Amino acid sequence: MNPLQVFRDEIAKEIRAAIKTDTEFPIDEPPEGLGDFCVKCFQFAKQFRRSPVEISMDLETRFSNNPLFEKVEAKGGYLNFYVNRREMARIVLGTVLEEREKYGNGSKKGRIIVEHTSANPTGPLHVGRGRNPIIGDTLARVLRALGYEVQTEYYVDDMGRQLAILAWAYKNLGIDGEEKKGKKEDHVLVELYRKGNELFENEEKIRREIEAIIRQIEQGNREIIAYQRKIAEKCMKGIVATLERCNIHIDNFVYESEFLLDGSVYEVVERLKQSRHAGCEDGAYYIDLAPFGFHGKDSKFFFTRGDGTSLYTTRDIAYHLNKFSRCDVAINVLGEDHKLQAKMVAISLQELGVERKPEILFYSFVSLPEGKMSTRAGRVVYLDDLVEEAVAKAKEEILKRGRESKVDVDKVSVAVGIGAIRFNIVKIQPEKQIVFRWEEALNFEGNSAPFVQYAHARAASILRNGNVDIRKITYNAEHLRTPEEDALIKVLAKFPDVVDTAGEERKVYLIPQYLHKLAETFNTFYRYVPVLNAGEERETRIALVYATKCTLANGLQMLGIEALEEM
RNA sequence: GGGCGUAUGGCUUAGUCAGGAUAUAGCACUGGCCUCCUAAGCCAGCGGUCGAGGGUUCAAAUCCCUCUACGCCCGCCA
Repeated sequence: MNPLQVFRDEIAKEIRAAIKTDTEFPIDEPPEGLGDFCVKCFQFAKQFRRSPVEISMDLETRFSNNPLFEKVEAKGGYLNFYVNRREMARIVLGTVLEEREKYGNGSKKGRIIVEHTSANPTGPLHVGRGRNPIIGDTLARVLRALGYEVQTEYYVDDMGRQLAILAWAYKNLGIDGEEKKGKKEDHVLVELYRKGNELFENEEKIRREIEAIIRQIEQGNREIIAYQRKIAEKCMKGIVATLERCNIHIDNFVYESEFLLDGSVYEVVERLKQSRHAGCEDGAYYIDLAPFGFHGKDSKFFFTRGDGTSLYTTRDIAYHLNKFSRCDVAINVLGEDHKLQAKMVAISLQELGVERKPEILFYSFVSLPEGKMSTRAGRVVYLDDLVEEAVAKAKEEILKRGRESKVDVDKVSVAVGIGAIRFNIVKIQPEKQIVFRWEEALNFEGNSAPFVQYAHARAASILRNGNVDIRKITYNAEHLRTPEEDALIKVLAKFPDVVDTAGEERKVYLIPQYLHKLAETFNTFYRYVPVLNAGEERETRIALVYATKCTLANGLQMLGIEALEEM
């Protein structure tokens, strides 16, 4: 249940009755100190040809004896609602204590596939595209919390030139036994990939050799495709290990070659040829994009080569048709470099008479102060290295505080390190560009995961010290007397709204933002309001602490960050 | 040349789609708080012509137009 909805429903009901309308109007939150909800009467002024001030004063009288509100006040055309604190507290504590780890969850229906990461299997994941798995996984978690059946999916490109180069290098260059020692598969392979690339660029003979392999792949040579896939899977082992370490689980891996091998790409090709916007140039087929508003260089989308073989985007279309058969909503998390390609997929689907479109969440790259990351140039920060650094830094912080005798150092440092990375990445809107700086990535204060985890640990600590049996928590709203308690109740009440918006509008950054606010509010409460040493308020304050702990834990769960009992 | 995106205090950032009351936080900086449930914390202070210029409106960070800077893309690559 959503506690705020109780109040909003009441406001909406009364106002609709008063102004005799069925139309929806927004119920907002006023600036600090002006109440809990507000309705802007300007919007009604035109319709009734009366001043907003008059309207608001009229409406004010309608709420004069409403038990849900302490005070309803017309002010300069706004109608401000001050909720009844006791009522709010009763509803919030009642709801959270009943729903516990389900507080904030929903009961939405539908199958959603979130495709994310889908990085080329030619080396380790790096921070440049590191937002992809984190945003994707977080969105999947939020949507699951809302009740959807969610599958996460990684589309593995096992047909590209990059992998062909790697596979060639693997077969022909071999691996130095010494170098391999103790290294993850993806890190071993990326060295081969780099060497292969160098040869591909500089040695004519080798380039021709690899290009011949690529042609064979495109023509559907099963033996070679199987080999490519084997190499891709080798690399995927390393990538998956990195993801799992970050609490990111992928449900399905779909290999691009499958759509060539099962013939579905060629069905797509045949159907696209029938489009009235299809054309042919030297045997290569394309869709003319001019009717769709494209000008200049990119006004043709080629979906076959001159020799009739398919292209990456064509196979992506086949993949989407397949995906649509398995879900109601398909969400793809993609780098901003895929915008044009995604548009071409969308147009092609339309040309195929498919009504559906994938929903796309684009993110901008994480770059380094010295520029864009590049695997080939070796100018990268690998996600594995970032994780290692973060965990090491977390450990350092634990030792600095002398907590090593009280906590499981390894467990806590992993939870804090991984959490810090995830939180820092997901808290920023995906379309904003990020410049990677170690000191920011490893910041454990303020708006960060450790801040939230710390608040959770403090709440846990109170319950532990008080020997609280969480199955028998009771409360009495009359015992809430401090402004710190009121503030906490109010923030707790907002959680279901936040989760709903984060999921439905695909704005995952709302969750960390909210958790920071909740943790901060709790910390202030913690500082000024004694719990275990309180008198008759003790039970109710314990309930409030527990409700906060549940909410923090629920939010952290959605971020894939561990809620620690101690740190 | 064309397309898409971004621009808010020294740095990072919310609010922009659905215009409205004092523009949200964090970092940094200054000052204060551990005889009391974990100081990865709390309190106070400092700091903003919301990229520039026009327009619409009773009201613009938010809508419209023009421009600038930065990022990404524009291959019968992936």
